[in-house]
Amino acid sequence: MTTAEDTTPTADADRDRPAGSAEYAHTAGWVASVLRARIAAGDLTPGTKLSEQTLSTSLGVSRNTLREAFSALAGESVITRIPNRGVFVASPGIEEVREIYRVRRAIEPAAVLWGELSAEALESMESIVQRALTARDDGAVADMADANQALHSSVVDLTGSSSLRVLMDRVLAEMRLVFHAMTSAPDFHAHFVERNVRLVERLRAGDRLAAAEGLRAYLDDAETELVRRIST
Amino acid sequence: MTTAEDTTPTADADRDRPAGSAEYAHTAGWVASVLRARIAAGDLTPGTKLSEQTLSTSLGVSRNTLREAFSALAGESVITRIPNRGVFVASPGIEEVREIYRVRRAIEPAAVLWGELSAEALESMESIVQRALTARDDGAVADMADANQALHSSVVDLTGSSSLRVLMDRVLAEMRLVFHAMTSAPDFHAHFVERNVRLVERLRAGDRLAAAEGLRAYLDDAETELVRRIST
DNA sequence: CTCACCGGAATTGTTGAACAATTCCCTGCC
DNA sequence: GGCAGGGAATTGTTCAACAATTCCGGTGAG
Repeated sequence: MTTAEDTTPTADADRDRPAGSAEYAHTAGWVASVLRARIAAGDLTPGTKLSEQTLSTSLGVSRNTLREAFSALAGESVITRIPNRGVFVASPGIEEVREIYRVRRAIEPAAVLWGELSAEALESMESIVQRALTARDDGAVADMADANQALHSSVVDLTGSSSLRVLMDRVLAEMRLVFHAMTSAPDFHAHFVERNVRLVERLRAGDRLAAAEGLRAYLDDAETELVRRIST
Repeated sequence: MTTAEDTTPTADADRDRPAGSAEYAHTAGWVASVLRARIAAGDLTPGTKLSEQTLSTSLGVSRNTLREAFSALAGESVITRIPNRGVFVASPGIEEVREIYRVRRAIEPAAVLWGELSAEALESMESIVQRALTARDDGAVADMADANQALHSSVVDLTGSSSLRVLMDRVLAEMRLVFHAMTSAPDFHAHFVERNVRLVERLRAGDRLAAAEGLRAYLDDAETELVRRIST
């Protein structure tokens, strides 16, 4: 089992804690954001154990404060808590992937079909698609993945709902965990850039029902593709 | 400002804490569930301050453990945390109500349109509608409200997604807070029982698009009605 | 050699006390 | 009545301790 201290053998205590003492409030929130970022960046890979002792000294906070941060992160299902065993970076399996796509197949087409489709939103989406296209042609895999996720985020934003945005962010974070858990996630997104283009085209044309149905088919295919890659 | 201790002047320490010492694990989780239940039951009304000192002694847990529970509840937006001021039972206003209906207008029609509509699910929904009807005729307002909420929960369940179920439960809990904040929530649900009947009828008939659109109109009306009641 | 068992060491779960920083609230002054 | 000042209460955070549990290495039996 991997442990967090493996990646940082030397303790980097107090790494840029918010200001000397003025930004006093909410250390726990700061800790949670740091851990969230490290996990999202792949610095902490799925399954890694987060030892209370090690992390608290490494971050320069007390064990109690760290536990408070853990409580918040557990609610976001970013980490998994096993009683008396400790907390681990969540490592999503096939069932989690299916759940991810259940959520996406519900809220993304709903946003496409019923969201408020302003001109700015449409232009923003078109520029994002363009970014994905150039990234693909340049072979910039990470940029392409980012652009793809950004597109689907802005799709959900069509609903205007912050809660759905939060849920989508959580889901995309979990997706990133899935990719981190795979030994290599090469060109998963490449197959889907074209379909994103078509999605935006249909939206531009005002054919929202076709856009929604196409998006559902897109998500179906992405799910089976991802499940296939995990299973093998 | 109301405070929690007003409702329980005499400290009821250790009120049915899970077993003598065997169910040791997860005191914080237990505390969170207790608070969640008390808030949902209207025992703790919106705006009530939750004092750390009072609550920790009243529940027989340490202040640190209580804070851990607070972290979890804040993530569910059941409580509001104001730095250096304390935590309060969330008191949703108009903007929160609008957000609630943004979420519902997205995920409920999506479930109706694209969810897996099994025979059992349909029968369950029909029995729930029946329950709401008899409750309305008996003047059992609380039962009717419960049945209505149960119906919409089972609508979301058509997606098969636990995350969406959790989100819906959170939203309905917030709705209950809205009602608790109103001096009296008399027959808000009565207007909508008929429309629930029609919703299920359309589902039974297999006309999912009409069901989805009807549900969206339903939610629009419910939102404006609720906003109107709050504003006055 | 494998495996079950056992005891110490490490880790988690939880508590209580302490202290700085902030906010609350009451009092006295104009 | 309004306003400044100054304890008192409350929050934010840390530290040290302890029970309960799990982990880990060795030991002995088969």
